[in-house]
Amino acid sequence: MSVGIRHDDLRRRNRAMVIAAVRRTGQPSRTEIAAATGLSHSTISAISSDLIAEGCLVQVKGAETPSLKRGRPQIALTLNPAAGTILVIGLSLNFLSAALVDYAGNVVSEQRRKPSTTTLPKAELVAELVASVRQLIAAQRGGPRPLRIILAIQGITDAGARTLLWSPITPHVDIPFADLLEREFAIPATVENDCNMMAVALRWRDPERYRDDFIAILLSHGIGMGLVLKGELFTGTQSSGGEFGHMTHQPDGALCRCGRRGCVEAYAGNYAIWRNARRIPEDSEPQDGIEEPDMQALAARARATEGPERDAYRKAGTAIGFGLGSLFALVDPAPVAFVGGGAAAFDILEPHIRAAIARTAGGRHSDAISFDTVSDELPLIRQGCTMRALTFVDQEIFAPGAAAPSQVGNVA
Amino acid sequence: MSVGIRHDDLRRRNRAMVIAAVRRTGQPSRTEIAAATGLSHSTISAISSDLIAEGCLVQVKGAETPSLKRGRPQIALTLNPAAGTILVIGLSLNFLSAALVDYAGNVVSEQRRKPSTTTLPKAELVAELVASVRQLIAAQRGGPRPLRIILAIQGITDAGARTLLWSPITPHVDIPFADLLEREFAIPATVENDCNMMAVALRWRDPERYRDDFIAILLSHGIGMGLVLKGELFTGTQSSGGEFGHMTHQPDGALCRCGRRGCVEAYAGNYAIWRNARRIPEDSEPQDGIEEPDMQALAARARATEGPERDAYRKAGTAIGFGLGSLFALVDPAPVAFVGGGAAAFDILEPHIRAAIARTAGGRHSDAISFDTVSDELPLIRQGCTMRALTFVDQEIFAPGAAAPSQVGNVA
DNA sequence: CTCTTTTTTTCGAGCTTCGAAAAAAAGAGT
DNA sequence: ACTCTTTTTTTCGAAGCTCGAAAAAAAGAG
Repeated sequence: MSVGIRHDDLRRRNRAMVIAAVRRTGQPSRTEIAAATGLSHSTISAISSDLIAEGCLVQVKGAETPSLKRGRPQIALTLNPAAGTILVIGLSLNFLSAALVDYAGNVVSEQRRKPSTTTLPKAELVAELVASVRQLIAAQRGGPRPLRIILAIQGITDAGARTLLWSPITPHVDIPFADLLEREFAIPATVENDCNMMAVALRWRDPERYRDDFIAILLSHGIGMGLVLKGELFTGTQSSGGEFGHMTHQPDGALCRCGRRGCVEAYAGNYAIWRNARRIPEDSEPQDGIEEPDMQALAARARATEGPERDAYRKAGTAIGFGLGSLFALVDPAPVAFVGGGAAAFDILEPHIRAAIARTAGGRHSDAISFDTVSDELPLIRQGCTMRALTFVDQEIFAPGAAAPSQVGNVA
Repeated sequence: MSVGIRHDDLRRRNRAMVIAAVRRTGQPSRTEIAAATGLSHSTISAISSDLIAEGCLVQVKGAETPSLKRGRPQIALTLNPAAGTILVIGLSLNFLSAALVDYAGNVVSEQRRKPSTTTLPKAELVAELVASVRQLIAAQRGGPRPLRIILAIQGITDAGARTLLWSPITPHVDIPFADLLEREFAIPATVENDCNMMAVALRWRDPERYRDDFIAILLSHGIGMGLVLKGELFTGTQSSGGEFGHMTHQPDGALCRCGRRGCVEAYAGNYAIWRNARRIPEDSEPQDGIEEPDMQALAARARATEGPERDAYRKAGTAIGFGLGSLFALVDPAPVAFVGGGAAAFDILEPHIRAAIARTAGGRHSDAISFDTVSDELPLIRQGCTMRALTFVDQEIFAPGAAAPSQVGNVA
């Protein structure tokens, strides 16, 4: 059961609230923080002076604006970049990127590698990650130890964000990345689903549009989803969940990369569009290594003329639309951001998506559903990871309490 | 944004925690409450003596057990039945039940009516409810004013639980029941989806089995669902949500009562099973007024011999299974309770449900999914409503704070 | 009748937040 | 150059809450 609130939790939560307000706003004054949190000026003054003393926040000196208003000028507070660093790793098909990021979210240094994720043995895949991290740590020459490692992977992780349960980029299953990295570096680590991180990033990028309820859908070789409901990232009960691409569109239909039949992805993933456009039978094995230019050529032909390419995009849009319809039956319609290479062909997909949604129960308010596209997913994933890991640091290092399972001591 | 915690919130939340512990446990001692909440004995002592003084709790005098243990005997605390009453209303097809329930959850008096919900004009439907409530209030002859009205209806309500947006039991839409009842009686009211209340009740009835993640599915004329995820009742962002019955099973498939095609309900609702068993075309209008004995006869024939009845149940089970598979792709597998008349035929459905799930992505752990059946939904709905309304009273009357939008003053 | 055990209450200490007042730091006006 | 006004920030005392330790209460055991 949910447990009673003790007195010391109170300060902890309010400290976290203040840090969150600074992270969201950028350079707020104490007065602005008080307004945002609803706490009194005295409380904010006390908490922020503590946080400054601990090195979490710093006062911005150079008031670049000549303060048009009368009265004592506001002192802007901001996150102290030197308060700590984190390691952000992205692992996708045959591509590994790792970055050292400071407490304010700026990239300090970066690493890229191209391991063959599909063929490497499990141990060597892990070794690639470890080597990448080791180089980043070595490069900063005796700087402070990073406070956290975050790894985003295409695939399903467990609910605790510790293990990669299944991924299309490697044949191996149940890789306990978090434990492995923690054992190697003694730094708290988590493994996150890439699409969930896309959703987190959208919220930071455009909080007006993506606030409480929205959907991020990755259109790529496969189909992924990140879902935010009621202001919270939605995850499964045992896994990262939200496997939109593997909802069933056609019972016993086209063969999916997951081995089942009729999944949305088996119609809307790049390999599925390719398969349909080439008139390859729907039950034939999904093909790897379809490059982005191939897909662009396909889209161009679909735009130009009637034919199998256009049919393929129609089937893809229909599958996405029916999938969204079923999703909307459960959670109600919400704004959707289509991310990734497939978003470049969104103009072809959209009418079919909308037509399909209109034929489902979710279509009650189908005209009100807004779509948006973001072409490149990698920066989005990187940003989402960064913000998520920094939020962990905010809570566990600078507002520690019973709920913080951190192995790292307080910085103060 | 989420707002900072003020000092007075602290007592409010801990009071709510104590009341919740008593409501869950029944007759706990102060020591047991301290253990359950994690708060100190001193705090529990202070809070519970306040709550006793306010009339919320009472000490149980007659220690029926002769206390086998040594030491000062524990004093059991329990909810004071006289602390207040609530009104619980259930409205289903051509049937209206209303009950006056005391603060401990005991039914004080009851009312049943049989209005023709499908044909009554909107105003007269509301008038039936009002008359029912009026009689219950009159019957208690000057007793205290009920503290809350809760209404459970088959259909979709808004997220604020104030308006019935759509229901299969009446042609009218957007009936603001909560506002209408509040205007009439000046008692806070809410409108809830019946299946959500079933889920709430299951949690109270069997907290071992139905704790953090589970699904309640109503198999009746239509198909409904109540979903609990991570210990919270899951609702849509704009409506009561969880419209499992209207996820798409077969694009452009059988005609559903909602007017769309291919919904799970269009295969698994009583009318759909009937339609298929009678070999009536799938695109023909859903039929009303199929009685429970008719369905039992159908099930009996399906059990006895191969034929259209057995096919109909196979189609129903398959639709439910694929629906669950898509649901599990989003939220991960969880225990399922099948409720209502259709649960009596669960023995026929189960193999087809399991076979379909195994063909979906949700089937990863399909063997671990436990099913259970509850035949009668009405007591479940009643109990769920009761507990939900009483929980509101706990929070708003006896632990009031900024978050409580109650119009009723403190009882103390 | 006294001793032991367990539960409950009491009491002072230590936090935290809040409101009011004071202090600080600027621009506006003469 | 000086004072007045405005706004932000800090300081300080009051009030409230939870906690731990100790005391009080209420039973059974011997």
